[in-house]
Amino acid sequence: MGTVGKAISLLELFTVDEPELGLSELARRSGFDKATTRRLLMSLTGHGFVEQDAGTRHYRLGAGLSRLARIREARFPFLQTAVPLVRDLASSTAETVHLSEFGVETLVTVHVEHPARSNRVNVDIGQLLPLHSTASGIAYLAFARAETVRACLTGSLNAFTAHTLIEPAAISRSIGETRDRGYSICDQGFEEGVISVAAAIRAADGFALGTIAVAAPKARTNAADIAERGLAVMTAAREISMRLNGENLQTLRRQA
Amino acid sequence: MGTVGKAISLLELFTVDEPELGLSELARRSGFDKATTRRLLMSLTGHGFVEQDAGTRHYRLGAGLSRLARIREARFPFLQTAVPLVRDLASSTAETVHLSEFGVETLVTVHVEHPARSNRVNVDIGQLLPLHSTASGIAYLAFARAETVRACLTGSLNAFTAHTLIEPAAISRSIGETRDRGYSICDQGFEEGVISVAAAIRAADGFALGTIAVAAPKARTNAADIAERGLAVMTAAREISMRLNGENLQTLRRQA
DNA sequence: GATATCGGTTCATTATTTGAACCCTTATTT
DNA sequence: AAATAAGGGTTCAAATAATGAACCGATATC
Repeated sequence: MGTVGKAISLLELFTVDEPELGLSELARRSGFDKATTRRLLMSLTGHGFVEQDAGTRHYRLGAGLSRLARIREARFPFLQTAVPLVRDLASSTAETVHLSEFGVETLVTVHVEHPARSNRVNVDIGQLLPLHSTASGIAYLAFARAETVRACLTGSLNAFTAHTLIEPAAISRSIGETRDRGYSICDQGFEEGVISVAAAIRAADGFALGTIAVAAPKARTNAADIAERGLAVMTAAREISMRLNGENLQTLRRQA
Repeated sequence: MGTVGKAISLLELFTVDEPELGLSELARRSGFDKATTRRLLMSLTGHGFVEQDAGTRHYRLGAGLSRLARIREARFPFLQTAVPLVRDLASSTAETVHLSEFGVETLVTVHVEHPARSNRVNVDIGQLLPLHSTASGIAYLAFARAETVRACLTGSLNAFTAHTLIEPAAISRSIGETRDRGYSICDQGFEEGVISVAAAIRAADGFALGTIAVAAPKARTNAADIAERGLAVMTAAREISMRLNGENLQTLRRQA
């Protein structure tokens, strides 16, 4: 791995649950020498990608990242566009709604709304979603480039629960159903006791660029809930896609 | 400069005005060799910090940045907290309101609301604000650590207009007045014909971490407007500070 | 008071980065 | 239609930057 990759992989050690880490901890988790880790951190702090707490000396993600992310948002207003619809969906379903964008080979969670109830599905911002075993992943694959689907199906397919589909044929079938239905259903494929529905948010070329999903405890979810939420995520995804692409439904026809 | 710094400085070439750049352009502006530039870009794309347009082959900032910025926001909800108040202030003043956070040695603009009128002050997201010659900068310095103020006053002080204060004594006086008054006033110190007021947003330790400012064409701004906006930014800044620090006004006392 | 952990630093060794020259393709010019 | 220029991308010997074991001082633990 190049030096740049190492620096970035340091950044990726920070999570919502552990947003501040010490030098030794970072060195341990990254596997880099302490001196190396520190030098990388110094480079990153010098450009505002990392900040150091004056008191604890721990490191955290810095303002420079916010700055660049805002510049990106200004050109490609994914969050700005989608978050209001995520909120609406969260309040109408009273379940966890999460928004993902396709990043490097997988979906990354960029926004989450949790319902104000104790028994709920928790999803963290920044969480990575496997393509083959989540509602979001299947919804994404249903409108992804053929090569992306192939890469996913030929890769190693982890079984996260006893219900996870890991045979390429089964996943393929699920993708096909999703394409016909307009939304995906994932019944405990990623986490025991959780059932989710998701729909793809599509770019002007018709290919998926992200997803919106509703995740709920299976215990309180019946078939009618699923159908209702499925239509709701589909509608929301379509609305987001249209707003992103200048209200033009025509451009959402799949090409190639 | 280390390799990591070079990679980051490539990222910093992207702006709101030019969010997509080609390889040669990036090499030219960064001063790096084309091969070097490309290798850095490949490292960055590999981690989702940069994306390449399949058609034009141009590069743009990637989803990985959004992801990390959101993780940062989850721990330190600066934008989430401040943006609603920025909106309120924008609608009540009908002038440009911008929010900045202190990054590497200077303030970076992280959010802007523009009024729906043609003659207005334009501020871009990502824009860097010099400390000595903007309302935001002075407001920040009024509640910054002594070393930060010293570093600013002993550095090179650019005169952006004929009105820019560049004598350390004059700037010091302006900082003192701001501290007493609660908000700063900058009369064409950064741009001809623009007058701004700003107030510092403060961390739990009492030191400034960012600012909120109103910028307007001087032609339509009188003394009463300034006083009114001054109070408004001050109120907004105080409210943001309190929300960030758990509603606890006491913790905002300056210490050390 | 001995031991462990942490943040941080040093410097000879090692591995990565570098860039001039190159290829290929796509306009633009003559 | 040939020639020229500009863009994206690649190669490999030479130059430079990254590396990590050992070390320091401080703080916390036993």
